[in-house]
Amino acid sequence: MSSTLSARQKLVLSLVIREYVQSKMPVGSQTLVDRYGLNISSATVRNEMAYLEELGYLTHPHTSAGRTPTDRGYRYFVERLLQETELPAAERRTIAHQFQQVRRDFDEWMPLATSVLARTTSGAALATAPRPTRARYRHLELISTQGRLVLLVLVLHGGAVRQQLLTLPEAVSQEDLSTAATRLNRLCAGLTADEIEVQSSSLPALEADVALLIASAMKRASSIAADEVVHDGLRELLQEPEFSTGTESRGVLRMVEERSFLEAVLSDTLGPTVGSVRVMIGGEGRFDELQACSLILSRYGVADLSTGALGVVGPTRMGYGRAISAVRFVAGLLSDLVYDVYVAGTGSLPSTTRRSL
Amino acid sequence: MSSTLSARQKLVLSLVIREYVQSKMPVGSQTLVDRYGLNISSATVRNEMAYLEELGYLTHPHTSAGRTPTDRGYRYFVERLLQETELPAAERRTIAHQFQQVRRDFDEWMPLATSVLARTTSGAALATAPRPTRARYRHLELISTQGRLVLLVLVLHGGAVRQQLLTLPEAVSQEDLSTAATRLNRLCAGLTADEIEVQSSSLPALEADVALLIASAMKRASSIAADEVVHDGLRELLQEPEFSTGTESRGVLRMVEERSFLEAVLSDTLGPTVGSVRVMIGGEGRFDELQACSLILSRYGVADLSTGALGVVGPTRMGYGRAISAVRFVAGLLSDLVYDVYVAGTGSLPSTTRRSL
DNA sequence: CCTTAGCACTCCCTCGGCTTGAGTGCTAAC
DNA sequence: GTTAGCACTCAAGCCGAGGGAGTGCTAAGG
Repeated sequence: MSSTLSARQKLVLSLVIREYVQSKMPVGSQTLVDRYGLNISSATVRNEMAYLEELGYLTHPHTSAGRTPTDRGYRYFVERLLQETELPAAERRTIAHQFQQVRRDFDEWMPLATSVLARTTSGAALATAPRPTRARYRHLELISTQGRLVLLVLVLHGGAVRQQLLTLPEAVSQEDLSTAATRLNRLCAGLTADEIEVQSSSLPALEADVALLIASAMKRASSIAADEVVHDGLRELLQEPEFSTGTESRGVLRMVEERSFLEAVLSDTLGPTVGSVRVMIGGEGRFDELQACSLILSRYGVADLSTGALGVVGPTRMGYGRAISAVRFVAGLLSDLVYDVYVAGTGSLPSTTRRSL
Repeated sequence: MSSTLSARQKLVLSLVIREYVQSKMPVGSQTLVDRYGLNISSATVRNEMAYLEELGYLTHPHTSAGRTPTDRGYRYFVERLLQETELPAAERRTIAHQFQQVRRDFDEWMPLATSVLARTTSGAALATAPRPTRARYRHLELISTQGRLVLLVLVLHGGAVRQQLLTLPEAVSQEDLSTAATRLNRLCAGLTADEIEVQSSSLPALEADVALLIASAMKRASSIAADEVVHDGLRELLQEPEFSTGTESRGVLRMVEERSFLEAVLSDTLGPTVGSVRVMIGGEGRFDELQACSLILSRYGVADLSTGALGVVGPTRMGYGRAISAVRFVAGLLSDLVYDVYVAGTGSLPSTTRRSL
């Protein structure tokens, strides 16, 4: 079967999707003609629909019902029929402004990103904090808490912070701790976990112990499991009729609550590349629990240095154009923020390398 | 009306609740007699039920249906009929052991707590990270990122860390930054936000700026809004039939996603006291969106130093006894952990002040 | 006075049958 | 290739009857 569609077939597919997305109901041939003022008869539309159904782009729940798009239909639509758009300029400005406001507050980046995505797409949004591809040591602080208990605060390149407790075999004064920290800071600056492990063998007892602890903390820092996952807009998403039964909501909730599952989904659809937006429709056969929903995902950050992922979760029946634009735009803004922290001082950057606006 | 119930009335109320909790269906007089081998006739039970209904402890959906407890009935049950229990010893041991395992990893405390609560109660669990009642300065680190951009890492008493970016009017070397940090560390150790603000006026430009920034960051640190909220078990909870319609799930999701709402709920039911478990049933008339669910909440931590909140969310028809025990036990374990970090060195503590096991 | 057997009554739930109407697929004419 | 016309299909909504769980009441018995 030649899978190239005529212009009219493409039009019909597009319109079915558009209509279905906003009406949530199977769309019939007559409604399509009426609602969009087509110059062809409903019978013709029916013929085209039948053909599209043969190709697997449409289906209908029962004989006397209208058509609904299949996952395959959505995929065709997203890949070939969707003209790339951007969010309206006014909206972009507002959003960019909001990001500008929280530029200095790490803690606000993720909540803002998810909140913006949830609001502009009326779906759920989730984001993982940026994490270093290969964590590099920046700074260590050892703080005596009391007795033999020491608080270890480790700062990585890019601003990630890890804290851990450490019980020493015997009490050590804050002074000695500071000295040890200073020495490690000099020695380990810029190193990776593996390199620090190597170094550790040539260090005195206390420092060696700390170094090993640091190395293991750094290894964990590069795994998503250690990272916060932020989400917003679940309320709205789970209100949608397709998630009413509970079974359908399981997949979404699992992504939000079970980090390993989210990690699996992300690594499945999203390479390490920053910038391109990926679309997963109806679980793509690989994730049964996500059958009812589509994901619009993107990596953000600075490649090879620090990246995170973010995206929108909606019902398969969702406004793909807008969602894709929104995800791309927000990912760009976040990338700029990460870039600022990682690479450049403010203002000293040639504007071409920046993505936003 | 004398609201003191006879022993038999109390028994009937208890049994209705017990039966309803596990069958999810209105319970009739006959079933009650059969299932629990009562030595009285169903007619007598009916009379008692009618009386309990008059007092507002029971209701029935329609004339020919069995009885269901009202919120008021649950409240009476929880306050007067529920004999205080503990989780089985074996279970307590397992849980305590798990907490022992993650003692040193701050990042694991909350996920473990919510996961344990969700699993032992088959409801949803949520927890807020411990935050200082009145944040006290512990340590500051200023790290030059590049150009005029500086990463500020602030460690508070109890191990909380705040990070922030800072754009200086002009570039400053790492050395000068370190000197400034050292000076501030000496000057501000143990101070509160307000005290630091006072100090700042007598400092040179750079340090004064940083001090003010620190003070504002510390103020934010004491508000829940800045803190992470962890949850687990939403999957299971939203599977329950009473949350199928979507409207009922809104309240729960709002608590999870909207910090201000959670804060409102917590401050409504939970004083600053650590240790006592509070129960909110069906929103208690103050939170319409929580009508379908009950919360078992507790503060944990060390009073006046650092506390957080945690709890279980279930349908009003939930196993209160077990949930209350679980929340109390987990709160105790978390309190111990916080106590370790805040107050005591490991092992140096008289065992009577410890709560766990 | 409390308890209980007996009984009429209520009302939800389920099921089959009926109707309605949206929408299809096919055919034949343009 | 397009379209009008038409028979056909099938979910959804609307009855009405039957079943059954469970109640409230009454009157008898301790």
